[in-house]
Amino acid sequence: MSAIGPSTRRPTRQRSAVVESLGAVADFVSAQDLHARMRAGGNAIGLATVYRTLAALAADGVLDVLRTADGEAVYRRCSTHHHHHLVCEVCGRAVEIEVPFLEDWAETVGGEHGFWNVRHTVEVVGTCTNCQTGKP
Amino acid sequence: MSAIGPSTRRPTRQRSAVVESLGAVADFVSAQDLHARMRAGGNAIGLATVYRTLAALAADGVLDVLRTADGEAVYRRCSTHHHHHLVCEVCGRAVEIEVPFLEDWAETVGGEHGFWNVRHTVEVVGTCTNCQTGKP
DNA sequence: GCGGAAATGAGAATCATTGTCAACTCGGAT
DNA sequence: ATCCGAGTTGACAATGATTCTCATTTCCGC
Ligand SMILES: [Zn+2]
Ligand SMILES: [Zn+2]
Ligand SMILES: [Zn+2]
Ligand SMILES: [Zn+2]
Repeated sequence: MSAIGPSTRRPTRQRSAVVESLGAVADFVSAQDLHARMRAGGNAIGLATVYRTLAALAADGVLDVLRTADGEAVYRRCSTHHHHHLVCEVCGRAVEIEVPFLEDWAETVGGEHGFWNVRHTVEVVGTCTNCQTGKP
Repeated sequence: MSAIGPSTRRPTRQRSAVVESLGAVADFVSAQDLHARMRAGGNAIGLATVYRTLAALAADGVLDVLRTADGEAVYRRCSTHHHHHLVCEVCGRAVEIEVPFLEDWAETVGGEHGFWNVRHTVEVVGTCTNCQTGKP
């Protein structure tokens, strides 16, 4: 939650493998999914390690995290600057978007209500062009 | 997902009990939590029913749903008009807020990327005044 | 090289959520 | 009032993501 620095975090084979594997995926993947992909690609790594590593990377701000409708956490390597996502509900394709005015506004409205350390999440979801076809 | 109408939905003791119990809670509660409260209050109801009812009410737009950091779904009876929330990460206190400009913006940015049926979620989280005290 | 802290991994444990299915209840038609 | 069929319920089992445990291994500074 707070900005606790990664006081001690060692580079390991698994850690870089996770980062690299993430780079090979265009959209958001779950820990389970990534683990399966890595195993399939001959990359030996434990499931628990994938979970721990993804959580650590997300805590370090290297990854973006969001939750699917059924509560599953999904991760994606992202550009470093603060941004948000436009996600297709059908195929999961995601586009990075920005909401300039919101950044200040969130801070302001939080302050107005006496809140500190204000953060925000914004997700815009819909159906992308590719997924329009078979819809009544 | 799709806008399937509640073709047949019968009023039952349990359904109204859930709605009433929700009214007695100020902030967001999980299905588990609500079920426990109802049982404790001498209100006999099955856990599965609480889950089903909350999901149904949320689908009908009677409830607001959001997810805690660890992925648990929490519900709250809400005013009918579209709005968002400012939630305390520590105690869970929630305030309804509005983001007028965002509504149009979401629609617009979705359209620009070829997305249809665009919806959005916005959550602002922080630490409320009451929860500031014991913090370094 | 050594020692200890950090990291790993296999499996068990946790826990929210969903599925199952027989029994029950509501509402409309008879 | 009675009957019928679909919606609803609830106890319990099953699922599935995430976390925990702990013995073993790896990394880093000395
Ligand atoms: Zn799509
Ligand atoms: Zn932002
Ligand atoms: Zn608080
Ligand atoms: Zn809105």
